[in-house]
Amino acid sequence: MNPTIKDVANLAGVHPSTVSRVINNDSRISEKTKNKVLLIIKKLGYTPNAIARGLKTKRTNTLGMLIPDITNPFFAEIARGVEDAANKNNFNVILCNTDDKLKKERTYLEILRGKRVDGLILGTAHIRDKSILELEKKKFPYILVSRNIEGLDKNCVIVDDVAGGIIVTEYLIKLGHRRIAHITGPLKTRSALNRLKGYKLALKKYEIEYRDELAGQGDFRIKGGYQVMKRFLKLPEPPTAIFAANDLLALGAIQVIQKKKYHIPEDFCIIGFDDIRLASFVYPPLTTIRQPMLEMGAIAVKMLLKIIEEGEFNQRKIVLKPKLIIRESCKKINY
Amino acid sequence: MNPTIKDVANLAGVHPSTVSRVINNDSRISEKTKNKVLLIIKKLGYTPNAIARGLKTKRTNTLGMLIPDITNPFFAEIARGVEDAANKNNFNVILCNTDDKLKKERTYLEILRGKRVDGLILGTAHIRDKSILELEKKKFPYILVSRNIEGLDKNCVIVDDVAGGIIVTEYLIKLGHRRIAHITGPLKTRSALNRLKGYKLALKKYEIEYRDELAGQGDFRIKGGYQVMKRFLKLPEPPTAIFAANDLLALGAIQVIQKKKYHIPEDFCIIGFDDIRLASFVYPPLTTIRQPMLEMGAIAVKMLLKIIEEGEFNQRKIVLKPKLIIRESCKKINY
DNA sequence: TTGTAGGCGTTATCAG
DNA sequence: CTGATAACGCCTACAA
Repeated sequence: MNPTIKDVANLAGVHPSTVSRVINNDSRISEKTKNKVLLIIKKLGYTPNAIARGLKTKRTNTLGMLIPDITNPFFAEIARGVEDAANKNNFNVILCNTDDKLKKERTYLEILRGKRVDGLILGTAHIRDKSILELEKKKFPYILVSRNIEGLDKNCVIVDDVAGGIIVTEYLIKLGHRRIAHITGPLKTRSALNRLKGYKLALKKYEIEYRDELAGQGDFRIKGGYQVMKRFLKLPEPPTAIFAANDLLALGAIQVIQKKKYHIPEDFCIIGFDDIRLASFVYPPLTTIRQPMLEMGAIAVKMLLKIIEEGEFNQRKIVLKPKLIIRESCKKINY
Repeated sequence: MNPTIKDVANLAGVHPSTVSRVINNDSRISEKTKNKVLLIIKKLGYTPNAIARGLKTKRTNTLGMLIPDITNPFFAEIARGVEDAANKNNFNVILCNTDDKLKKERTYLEILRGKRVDGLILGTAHIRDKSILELEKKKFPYILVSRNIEGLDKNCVIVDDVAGGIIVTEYLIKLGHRRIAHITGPLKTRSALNRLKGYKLALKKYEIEYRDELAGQGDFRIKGGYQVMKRFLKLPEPPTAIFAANDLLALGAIQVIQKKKYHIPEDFCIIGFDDIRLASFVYPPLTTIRQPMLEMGAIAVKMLLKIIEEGEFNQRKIVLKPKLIIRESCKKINY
């Protein structure tokens, strides 16, 4: 059995409330009793019961974090950024993998609400209007990472996906490509939609016709990239370059290409998005758009704590700049 | 303010304890009042306060998980296995990155104890004798994953690292290699020590002398592999094959090798350990030892729950078989 | 089948 | 500077 504040009080010959005060560093308390109590605490190996404390104070110092899948290096980096920042501020984080399934998201939200987490980091896809609106109505602290919602210009930290899409596409165009394909993410996510939007805008700018058969919907995972690329290869006129909406999709595409004995960048050029750590280790090293994942996680927590601790419920929408990292998966094309 | 059990009781015209009973599915309760209460609960959007409940029941239905770094794909997979299994059993998990730092480990342990988690998944390095002994003494439920402790043959799930080391080394020997180097993990970890042990055993079996200059200590991360490999390359007689104690180390080694314009597997053969998902996407696709990470996480949780829910404090030591996955980073050597 | 009462371990408020 | 007391929201004998 764990010792309680009472045990400490008894042994120290003081009242429990006094012990509570030394634990919480109350100023008005004599050095003498303080030391006495501290000694007993150490001797007993006493640790305050955070559950009891939480019941009283209505704070748990824990955050909930919903992401699709911790196994996705993009979210693992974000999670690390989140956890580090939380830890530095005396918070813990509960990890929840939603697989972007609406039902799992809802269940987790319900459980976390029951556990009275102080705030939520949301990196999952479906969470939209309804759930967010509810959080808003209840004034429940939350921040979206790498996700934003149509018509909600606050409480989120993202990179400029449209700009990212433009940068990539424009880069490929300038290398001489005209048949540029795009493997999108799930089109229920805003980031996928925005990268697609950037892609289309760039095409338009250079007066290249957008073609439906050159845009295939993936799932932000290796498998999706594999499947979509397979379809591209079967086209009467396959693309010469592929813009994958994230690095994992790019890896899937690369896998098919190499399986069919084609070469990158000679036969196909390919660009990813995210710059996961392993992007530089695949073959060929992947040209991609860098997102500062660790930083995004840290910023999100900082904003969340502002809400929690200072009640500033409306945080700005933070939009970070994407950056093209040129490696070896693209080359100039010759006609 | 969240509604409480009292609010529900008042509106339903019953006593709080009755509400508590319907929440907890107490058998002896009339369908009628049950439905009445359920209706109000729904109407109010009432969620039981897990904190208050935990204070009373001394159960939190949350686990603590200590790992070095969620950004390491090996641990991300384990974490996913853990979280999935936990979730299926109505548990949540608090994520803690220790960076294998003793101090961080201690602090987390202390915090988690304060938060009264029901059990601990330990995948971090330092945790040894003292901390474990304390957990043992307090009968605090824990399971070690991918870590085991000298002289503690229980409560852990690992792969047979010695066997893994032997398999790798023997494979290289049979390909004709004689100068086989080993990039170890941090030698404070048992898994690193055991893989090294396997390496030495295999050398001995084939009467190849073990040479100190062909074994360098890494850190289980890319950087370590990079640094150690750099040293290997400067040797008067460099190795022809490298056994890296994990895939990340292998990636670091590959990076140096390619930077110096050498080729794999022509100039150097290389083998990793873990089979992280991206091992098949690096160039060349990495031959490695597969560890069933997801499964290990799931097994660990299963064992932990046995301890928590059935009090069977001493779980067996589970040793999984390692498996060599042959890809393209090795070839026969010709003299 | 339902109500009553007490307590889980803290902290906050009021006295002293 | 310290003690007493009540309350946080729920569960669980025990009583009815």
